[in-house]
Amino acid sequence: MKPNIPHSPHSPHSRDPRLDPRLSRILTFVVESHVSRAEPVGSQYVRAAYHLSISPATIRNAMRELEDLGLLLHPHTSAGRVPTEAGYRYYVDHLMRPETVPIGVRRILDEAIGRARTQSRASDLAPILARATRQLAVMAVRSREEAVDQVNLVALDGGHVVVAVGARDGMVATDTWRPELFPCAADLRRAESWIRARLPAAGPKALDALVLEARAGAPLEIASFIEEALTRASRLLSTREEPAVRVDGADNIASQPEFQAPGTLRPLVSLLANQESLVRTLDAFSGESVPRVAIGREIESPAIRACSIVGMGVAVGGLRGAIGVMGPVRMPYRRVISLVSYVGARLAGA
Amino acid sequence: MKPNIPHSPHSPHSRDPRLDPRLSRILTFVVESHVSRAEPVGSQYVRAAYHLSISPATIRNAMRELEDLGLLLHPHTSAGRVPTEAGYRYYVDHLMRPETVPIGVRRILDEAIGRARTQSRASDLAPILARATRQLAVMAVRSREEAVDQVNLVALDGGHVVVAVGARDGMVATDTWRPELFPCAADLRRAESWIRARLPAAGPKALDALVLEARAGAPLEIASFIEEALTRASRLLSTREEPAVRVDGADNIASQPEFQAPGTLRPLVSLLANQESLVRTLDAFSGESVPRVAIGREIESPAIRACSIVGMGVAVGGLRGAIGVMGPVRMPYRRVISLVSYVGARLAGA
DNA sequence: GTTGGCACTCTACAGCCGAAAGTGCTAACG
DNA sequence: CGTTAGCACTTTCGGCTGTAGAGTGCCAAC
Repeated sequence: MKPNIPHSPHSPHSRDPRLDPRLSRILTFVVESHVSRAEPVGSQYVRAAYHLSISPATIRNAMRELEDLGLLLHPHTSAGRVPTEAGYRYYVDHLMRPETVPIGVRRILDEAIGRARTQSRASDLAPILARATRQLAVMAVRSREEAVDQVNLVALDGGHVVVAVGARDGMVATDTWRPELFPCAADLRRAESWIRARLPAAGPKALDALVLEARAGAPLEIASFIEEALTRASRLLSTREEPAVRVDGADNIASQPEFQAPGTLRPLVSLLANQESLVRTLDAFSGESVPRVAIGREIESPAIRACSIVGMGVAVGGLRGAIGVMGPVRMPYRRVISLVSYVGARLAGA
Repeated sequence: MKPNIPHSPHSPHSRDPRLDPRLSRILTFVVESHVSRAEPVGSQYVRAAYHLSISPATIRNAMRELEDLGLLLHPHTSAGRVPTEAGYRYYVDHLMRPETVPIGVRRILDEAIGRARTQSRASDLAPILARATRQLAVMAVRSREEAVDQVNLVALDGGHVVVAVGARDGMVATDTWRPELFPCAADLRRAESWIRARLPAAGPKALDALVLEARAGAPLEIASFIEEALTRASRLLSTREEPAVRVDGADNIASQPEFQAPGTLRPLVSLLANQESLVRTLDAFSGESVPRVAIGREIESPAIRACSIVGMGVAVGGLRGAIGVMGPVRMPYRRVISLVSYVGARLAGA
């Protein structure tokens, strides 16, 4: 009976036929009412809340059409309507008008962004963003995976050696260790030269290849030393390096009604404790230069299909990463998107 | 009616009058039954589970005495008994006999500890400990605040400078930056010598004092460079540096029955998201050389009074910190304590 | 100190009822 | 064809009741 339109939840800007203005208005009202009230919205309520001159019955007819299109849902016979994920998707793509960030909030954000910039402590933005959006905010930054520009080996007092890796964009990372056989100054220089001679060809991951080459072809007395140095250099640059991640605002969403039912908080707890998977989820957004919205099941991680994420990539100093705001699917997308967009633009821009 | 003994929950080894053997046995049984079953334990159950030859009525009499002493509690008339926090305290202090870590587990732990040692990645122990105890495990390490042994300044290609700080115990930390005015090789050596000449007197915090001295008394052309180097060196060693913290096993305790009631998980979520407070809580244990148990309200943090923590201080390589295992008050203290003790001893010992 | 017996108390669960909410449908209207 | 009014219908939710089950408290006796 219900002519379900083919909905493709994974393509954000699917080319569904546009709704006519009448249905658009009703869908907008239902979505926004439900976002703020957290309850199914009925025809009477919509009429009263938006001072409509049409009768509840008319609204019901429109709602029914939207339900047939898969954009609204009926929890049960005598409840109001609730947007489906497709409904939110349509709202985000076609109905929602961007919101401008209020000047007061903007000032707070600007100040925090300035501080993050100068101190290279981008992760401090998570709490700010969490407070502004009243959702869960995540900020993950990792070293840029750039072409290697230079490698230095330096001896310190006390038998330690520093390996410093410079990337083409100016970022420098160092690691220190104490080799079993401390190389003499000449050997140290030989090792450095050996590496440098082969470096121009070396892309970021090619350091690993160099390790093998060293094992095979480097002068015997310094081979294992070179190997150790390269392994550490590679680890410094590799993506596998744990990114600095900061999460804040978990209370904000834990107190939402969707997380009151027993058991619904569990996935969130797992996510928070296992920050690796959180970072992996957020990584999917790091390529975006403008906020992308993942609604419910559009999120890869199956653990949190009751949530939505608004995220985008950022770059601060020598670091790259992503910011994301997470909350229940019933999320104030207008506000969140505008805030993420604002912060993201400021972090990416000059 | 009930002659409540004065209970002092904050003094772990309070000198309560010892229980006679009969009551001791019953209390032990009740505690251990309740830990494993997560339900109030009745007289019948105790009798059957431990093959006692005494009758349920006798057990009830003993239970009643324990209740009068404040060690057991009645949820309601027709439920079994549950240990109070004082009851767990007495159990931990006087009744519980230490458990030896099974050889299989010990092997796994030894291997993980070895890896953590050599790679200075102590935080990787948290997942292991979480799996072994089936609770939430936290590991927080921060740089040791040690006497400074040496400071090196090294130029890299590309205008960068490395400052390496060595502590007396062998730990080395480095930082890199790109000074506005890149010093020539001679100036770099002069700066290094200037610092070294004043170092023997420098305690850990005295580096900050040296900064002031540099501003006032160092040769003009290298003063600001020295200042920057010392500031960074000081930051490397300072306790204010954010400790590396790793949490794992949140699922273990989130799935416990005490966290099924709606709302009970909320404090845990806040705690996990706000890791600073977790670290602060754990810090209280970093002075202990042997596991200390904090039961329920004995924990400072009011957010988690439904939990217990077993924690102790550790030292790995150049780092110091604490390990802690957290779970509901109804926790298998025997097993947890033995595991924390084992790992802690291995990390502290040679 | 221990035991058996028995009345007592309290919880948990299932079933039932009425109120409230909001729809679907139908027939009528401009 | 979109809109409207009216009304029957469905379903949830809270409160109430009754019953089964668990485990105790107490008493008298050993």
